[in-house]
Amino acid sequence: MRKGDETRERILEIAEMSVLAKGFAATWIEEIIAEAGITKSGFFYHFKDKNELAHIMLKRYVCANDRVFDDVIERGHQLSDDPLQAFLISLKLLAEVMSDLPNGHPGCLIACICYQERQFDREVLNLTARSVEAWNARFRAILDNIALEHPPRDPIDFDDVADMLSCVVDGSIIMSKALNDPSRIERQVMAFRSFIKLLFSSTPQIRVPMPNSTGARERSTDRARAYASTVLIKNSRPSGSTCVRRSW
Amino acid sequence: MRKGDETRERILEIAEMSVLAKGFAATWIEEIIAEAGITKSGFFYHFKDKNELAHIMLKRYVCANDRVFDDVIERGHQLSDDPLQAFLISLKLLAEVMSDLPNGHPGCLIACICYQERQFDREVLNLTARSVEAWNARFRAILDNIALEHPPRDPIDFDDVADMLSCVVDGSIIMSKALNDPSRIERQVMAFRSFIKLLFSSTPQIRVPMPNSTGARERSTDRARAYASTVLIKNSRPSGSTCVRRSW
DNA sequence: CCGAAACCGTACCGGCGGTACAGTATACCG
DNA sequence: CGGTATACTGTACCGCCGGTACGGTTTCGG
Repeated sequence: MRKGDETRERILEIAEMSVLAKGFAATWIEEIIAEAGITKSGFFYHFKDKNELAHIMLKRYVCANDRVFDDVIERGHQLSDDPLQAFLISLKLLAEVMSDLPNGHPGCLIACICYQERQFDREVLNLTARSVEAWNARFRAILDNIALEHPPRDPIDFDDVADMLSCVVDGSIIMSKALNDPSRIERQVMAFRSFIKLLFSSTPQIRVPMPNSTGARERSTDRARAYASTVLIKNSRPSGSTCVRRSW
Repeated sequence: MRKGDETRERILEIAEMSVLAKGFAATWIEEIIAEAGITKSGFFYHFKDKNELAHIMLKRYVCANDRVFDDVIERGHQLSDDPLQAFLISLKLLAEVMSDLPNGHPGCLIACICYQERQFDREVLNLTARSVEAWNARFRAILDNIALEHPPRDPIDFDDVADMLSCVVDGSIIMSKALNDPSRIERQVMAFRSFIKLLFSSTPQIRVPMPNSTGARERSTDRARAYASTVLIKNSRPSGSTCVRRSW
């Protein structure tokens, strides 16, 4: 029963990469099985049809994402007792994780499915909706916690601020794909972090602006990245579940 | 030559809606021609193949988006001489336009293409990249203009702030599709507006927060919407070009 | 040694993309 | 009035891929 799971996992990984790069309809089963080194019969032994493949693929993706959030948020809380500081740390860690991928971020399966929604059944679409809601609620709870100690500087609805993180990440993944520049994701998460900082910081920190900095974008986070990666990996789950791979 | 253009436009509109709802590969030509009331020969008379359809569709989309931005930014400048206020007005108008669609926002073609990139040729992908870059540069220029009169309260790179608008819009479109809630787009653009306000406002406006507002989201913009729509439409192009339909 | 799990091989159908090409209706233009 | 370009229609066909069916084979644990 172990060898079957391994093949299954290999199929899912190949299929997900293909779906994120070409779309669901354009992902041919024949291509998947060629890359996985199995036959068509082998494929249909594991998945009764393409729709079941999509369903299991999505579940796997959501699971992986949840674990990444668990890790990042947990590490934030370990490194600071202040809820604001903890969240800011978590966001930095998230930014690192998101851009710590060799060939750029492959894409968000939820977004991918949303742009091909008429190809999927209700079950799949409901799972995407419930996943997004769960993540939003999670961020919302964090913001509520922060507000108990740090009054916000703008009467904005926290639901919208919570939603914004998902939006920024999904949007930046698209931009990173469109411009072939993986660093956009990290930069956007950090921009959202600035928003959180501005929203909750009590001391107005008016620093020296950079009015005409048109020039090249510079990587300012190399040291921080090395640090954060160490911190994050240190406490991540031992191994076993291949579920923790990336987020979004 | 006029009747041909009309048919062509009808095909493009149907195809775009289908692509945004099902993806490119799953958009069958037979379905398009059935809905357009023509034959397969008629389709291939206008477009030599599916790839050419994609290319022209994308050009049309980018053109429509540019016009929406032109309108919104122009109206902002007409309504205030202060660059910050003008941009805040433009953002509010943009929020209105984005959510002023009967069946929710159909989706962003750029994002849709990015999630099916391996289906398209270099020409199409280059056009998406150049479009995104142009929009980012446009927002960046606006921010530079604002900073001349309003020093920012955080040393964040303006390129990232400019990128953020595109990211928030694209991300919120996905969320609106995933949750079947068109209002998310408007709310997210307004959240970005709050960020801009916080970033550039000189007088720290610490208002009464709403610490535990867990309850239902309320529509606070009905009056403003009616106003903004009027303002926007008033100065929009007379007609002719069916290009101005929606943004993103 | 038996039986379940995990495949392989082959054959086949149907749907869709795309090509080819001949024919037709309409409008404008000289 | 005739001709020519535009804007299609109609039919026929190929090839590829998704999906089904079903029988055979290997591997491995008990």
